[in-house]
Amino acid sequence: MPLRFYNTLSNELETFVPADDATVRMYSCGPTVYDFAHIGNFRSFLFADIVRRTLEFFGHNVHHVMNITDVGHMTDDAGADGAGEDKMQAAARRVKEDKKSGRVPDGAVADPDDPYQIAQYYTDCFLEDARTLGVKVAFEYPDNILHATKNIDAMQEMITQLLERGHAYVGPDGVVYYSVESFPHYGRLSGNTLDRLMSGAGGRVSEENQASKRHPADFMLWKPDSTHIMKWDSPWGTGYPGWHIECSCMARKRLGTDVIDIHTGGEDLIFPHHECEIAQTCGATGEETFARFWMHARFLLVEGEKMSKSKGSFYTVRDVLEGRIRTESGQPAGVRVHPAVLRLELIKSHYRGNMNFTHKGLMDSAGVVRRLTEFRTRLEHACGGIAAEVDFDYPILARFADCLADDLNIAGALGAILPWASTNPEDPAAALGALNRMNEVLGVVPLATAAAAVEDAGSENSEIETLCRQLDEARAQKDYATADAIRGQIQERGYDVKTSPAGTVAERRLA
RNA sequence: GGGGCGGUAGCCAAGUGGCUAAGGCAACGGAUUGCAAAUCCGUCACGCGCGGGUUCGACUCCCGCUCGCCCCUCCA
Repeated sequence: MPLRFYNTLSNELETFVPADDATVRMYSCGPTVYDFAHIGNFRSFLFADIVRRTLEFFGHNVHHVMNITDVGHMTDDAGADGAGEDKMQAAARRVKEDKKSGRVPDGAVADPDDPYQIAQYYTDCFLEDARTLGVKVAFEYPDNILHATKNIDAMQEMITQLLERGHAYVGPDGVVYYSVESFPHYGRLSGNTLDRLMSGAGGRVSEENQASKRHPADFMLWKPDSTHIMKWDSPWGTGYPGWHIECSCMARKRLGTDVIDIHTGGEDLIFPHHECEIAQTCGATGEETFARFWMHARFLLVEGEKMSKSKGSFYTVRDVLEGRIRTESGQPAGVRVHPAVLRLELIKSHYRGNMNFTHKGLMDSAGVVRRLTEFRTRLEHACGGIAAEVDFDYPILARFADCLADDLNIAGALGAILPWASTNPEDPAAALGALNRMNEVLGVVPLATAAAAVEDAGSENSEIETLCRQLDEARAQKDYATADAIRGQIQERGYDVKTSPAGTVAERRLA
């Protein structure tokens, strides 16, 4: 079945065929580790995860690599030229504050003034969040998730190559710049070609910082700065690398080729980051192409608006999972959210459309996760838990595959699965096999046995269990006022109360 | 100003140049229930941002407009 993906490079849907049949080589821009990753970041990371899992679903072997940006870099807009405060210094301040408030546990970062400790702390948090949400590559750390600070040598090597090939120069300020005019394809990915950048009314280029550059769009490869908080020796002086160079280097180094198959990231990275990556890699390799397919996820809105710290809608993964979000009316939701629910919420709409993260949507996703989980439980009981092998002749699996192959149509795929999940398939073993295969992509039916995931509440929490028995007792006595009161108590603690033939069962709400 | 992406029912969200425009949630009616929940049955877009055009026929193709989002400065 041909796979079709939208390629930002051509602005068209294209049939995807890997350059090398044996392995798809894929690189995803990962997080900066100066702070907790937020759900918008994870929309992008989960999108990459879906690309990878889809490829695997169709039988490809995928080598997926992601970076961790732990080099400081600068915070303000002159930053392309390396001015402003270092992000690690800003992070150090924040960590000190967060330690006071308890957001960062005491002892988690022994010395906040050590940028490596800050970076490692946030890296660990990122990995934990990513694993919780089922981002596969996170389980391949450190093999396939690379730290920029551990690859400075490779960056210097590439900068040397660029200098030798005439794509870079050392400016009068000692900074090594990439010469965009030396690369004729600059602008191909984003449409921001040099003439357009110049003529754009909003394309203001500040005067002074540009003085050392040959062209205003030239960007920094190495900045000598012995005062920088993170610095390394180099032929161009002690300093630090530019932002874009790490991805060019690490993709090439770890994936082992000059031309990779797929490169993913958030839409904001199209320009300048990915444009510059292309210029660097192609400049160094002499190839016309860096990544054959560029795929980008659109931004995430929260309750219809841009995420904003002042509006309190700047949610981290842990904020959502631990119930620290607000409902549409601004009330604290207060209910813990199952990771599968957040995962589904962040993957369920098409990656090329804006996604609106809402509390209502989260509740909706919780219902879907619960239904799919219960469906699997039913199938397991019906077939003794032994799934049968099924192929694309299985109708639902065929529809699911068609949707995925059509530029990752997850919503369409769910549209096929959900009505099916209300049925009682004639061959439960085959159905279970199909569901398991689909879940290899979706990853939203909790991995623990379905029964445990849904019913853990009643068995694990003895207090809740006691209340359930009291409720049964009250009902047996026909003391309905008491029964209703007890039910209210259980519900208030975040459980759904159900009446079953075996008595009252409480299930923890998934969101 | 330039480069892109998107606008389908109360909400989320598929889809097609021509049968009755998927699916989910919510809502409503019914079964069930002490009442609920869960479950089951049923109802729920004569219309797909607006205006033109192409066509025998467009929500689907083209043009204009409008709204939203991203980028042109660090940003998933």
